[in-house]
Amino acid sequence: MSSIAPSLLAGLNPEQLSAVTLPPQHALILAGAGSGKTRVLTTRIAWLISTSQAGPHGILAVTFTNKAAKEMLTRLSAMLPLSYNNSVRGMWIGTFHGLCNRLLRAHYREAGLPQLFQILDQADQLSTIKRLLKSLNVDDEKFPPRELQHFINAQKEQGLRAAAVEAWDSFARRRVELYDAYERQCQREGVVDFAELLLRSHELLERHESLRRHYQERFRHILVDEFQDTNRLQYAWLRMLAGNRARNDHPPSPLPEEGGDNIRTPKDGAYIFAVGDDDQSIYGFRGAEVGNMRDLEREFQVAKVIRLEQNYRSHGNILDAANAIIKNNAARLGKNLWTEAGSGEPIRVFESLSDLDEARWIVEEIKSLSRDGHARKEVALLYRSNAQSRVLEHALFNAGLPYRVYGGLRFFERQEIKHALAYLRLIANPDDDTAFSRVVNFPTRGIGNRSLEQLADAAKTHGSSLHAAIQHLGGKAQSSLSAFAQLIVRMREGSAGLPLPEVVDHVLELSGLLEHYRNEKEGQDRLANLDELINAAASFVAEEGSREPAPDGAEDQSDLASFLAHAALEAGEHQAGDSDDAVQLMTVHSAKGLEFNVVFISGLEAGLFPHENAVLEEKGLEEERRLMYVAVTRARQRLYLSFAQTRMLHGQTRYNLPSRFLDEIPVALLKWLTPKLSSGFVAPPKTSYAPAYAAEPQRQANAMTMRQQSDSGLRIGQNVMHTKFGHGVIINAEGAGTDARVQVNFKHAGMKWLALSIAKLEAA
DNA sequence: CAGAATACTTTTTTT
DNA sequence: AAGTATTCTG
Repeated sequence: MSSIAPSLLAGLNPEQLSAVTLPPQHALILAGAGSGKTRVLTTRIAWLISTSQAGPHGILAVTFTNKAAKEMLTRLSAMLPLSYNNSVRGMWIGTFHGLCNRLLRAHYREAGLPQLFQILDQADQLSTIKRLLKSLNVDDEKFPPRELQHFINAQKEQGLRAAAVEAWDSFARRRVELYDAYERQCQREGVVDFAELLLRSHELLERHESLRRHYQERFRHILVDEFQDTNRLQYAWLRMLAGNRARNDHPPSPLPEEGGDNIRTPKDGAYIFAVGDDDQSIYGFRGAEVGNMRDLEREFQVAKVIRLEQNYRSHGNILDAANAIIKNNAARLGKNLWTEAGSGEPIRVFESLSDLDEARWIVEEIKSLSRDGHARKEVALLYRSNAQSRVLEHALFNAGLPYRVYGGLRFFERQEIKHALAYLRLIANPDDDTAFSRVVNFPTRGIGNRSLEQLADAAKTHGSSLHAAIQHLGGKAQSSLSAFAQLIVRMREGSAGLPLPEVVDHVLELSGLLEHYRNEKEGQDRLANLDELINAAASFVAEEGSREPAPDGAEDQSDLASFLAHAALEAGEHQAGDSDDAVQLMTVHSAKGLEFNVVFISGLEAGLFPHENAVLEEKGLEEERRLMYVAVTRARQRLYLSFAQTRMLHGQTRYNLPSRFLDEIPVALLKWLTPKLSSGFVAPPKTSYAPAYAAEPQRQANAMTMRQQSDSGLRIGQNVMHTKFGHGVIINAEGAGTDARVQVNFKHAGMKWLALSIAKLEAA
């Protein structure tokens, strides 16, 4: 062991130490929340390098977010002595999508892509699908674009090309045809969606033995963070890179070779070091497979799963609550967090009349925390869905408290930025129809629907891109569209040889975007954002432009192309800088991996958290519970849980009951800031913003009305029977008296709103 | 053809 | 409620 190694290992607990210093073999680390997972991962890499078991060149590390990748790089640079710092560059560290992009850029020819292929984000993909359906005259009632998008992505994540998808009825066959048509259109445009990045690079390695060999020999150690959130395709991708001669004998697709006994030994590939927590798997809805953990253990013959259960983050009460909640999940690998810290403060629970009250109370509480010396940036407001942030923001804004919202509309997703990027994309690749359609008439330049329809027809008959179809037109359409094509040419020529920020500047001016927003009333913010785009380009060139060494055998790619890829892959949390002390607002999903001294989990109401759409499936509830587990374990010292009786959602007031997750926490750990009400009956409409306890008599009175009104004693959560719809469960209710309506989720008939005065509902 | 007015959805989570 | 899509009007 080299001399620097011991200091690296100082302060690790026995389990962490054994994980970090595990001799070369496949490993699965079951790492609970706050158990030092990132530390183990980075230290493992540093240890491998400093003990000369691997060169930086031989390391491949996959993280879940770009932020995590950056964090890992920073920590590694600090851990390794200076002489190694340059070599940090030799490592491949990034997200699956980022790494696949890198691979495809390097070997675009073998992958069958144009050198400057563009990446479609979710929204781009959807508009591409809409455009496709239109051009094929497909009834989008029968094939809703969103569903088709979901279908296509799901197939890709199974490793299935259109030709490999089985279809039994005419509907399914048509859907597969559309999948195929979509794929051909993307290929023609030279664009790839997110799932395609993964599938394409998997196929690249699968089909090109020399490339596969090359990377298999290069990467000796593959480290995977957040392994519980990998999907089947990502798993297959890892397995491909990990390498195994036996694998070559297997037929290529479909990806998951279920139940096979193909055991992976590392003698001709990499060692996999996967770190994950099945209790924190919260992306099942988009294809993440917790089962990958068990599969890894079996297929790679992981000798011993190492468990990291000592938590260094939260006080005991918080941890106990988290453990109690997650215990209700059946499918677990099993793990129990413990801490040496004391039990700390009780968990505070607050009930309010309305979402407005809840927000105001949170603001007051934050103010008092501030007075007690808590930094605002150490306070996080978590919520289940983005729509909930508005009320909170409003209250914070009115109180003059600085805050920062994560997620929501990201920088690169703003309309003006997307417009600007579309022009840049057209410079790189004029056949990108998505970009073309977006800005062909923005700012308006007299190209109307008529012309565009003609153009789309021409493109269809010639099987070409929209841009290429211009020459086949005649008359007015041709002249105005040619002028647009000329504009693109002028942009490209004008920006040749310029540094990236100047290219952006040039394009903004020439496109007329600046002009347009200067004349628009509310255009100031947009102009500022466009200005910020130039800055983003500048800092991108400064930071990333030269940092990434050309991958093996790669051609140089232009700054423009990498900037565009960056924009698509890293939707752009626009960092407001750590310096400003702002309250942090985010969804529970985006809070994963973060920690705060004080955490508020708001909107803990049935239907909201757990979300009503998720409760329909059994697996859904378990995922919601894991989400709750993640939320709770974000807190170091103090945790607040709050819920409101009424909440404005999608333009209508809803009456919600407290979340079941509240009941799953032992009462001894809780401290109610408001009197605990015996909830159960549907709350009536409220107009007052008085504190909850003041409303208690009214609440009871109304509960009575409700009870009298339907003397069968209907309440939320109640199983009911309807003469026509059969069995169901009441999941929501509103109104009172003759207006009272309940929302019932019927086993077979689905979700229905029923007026109690009309519908014949019986308790079942 | 452009911009305004109106109608109509959409509402979970996101690399 | 807020955003998107469609229709209307000049």
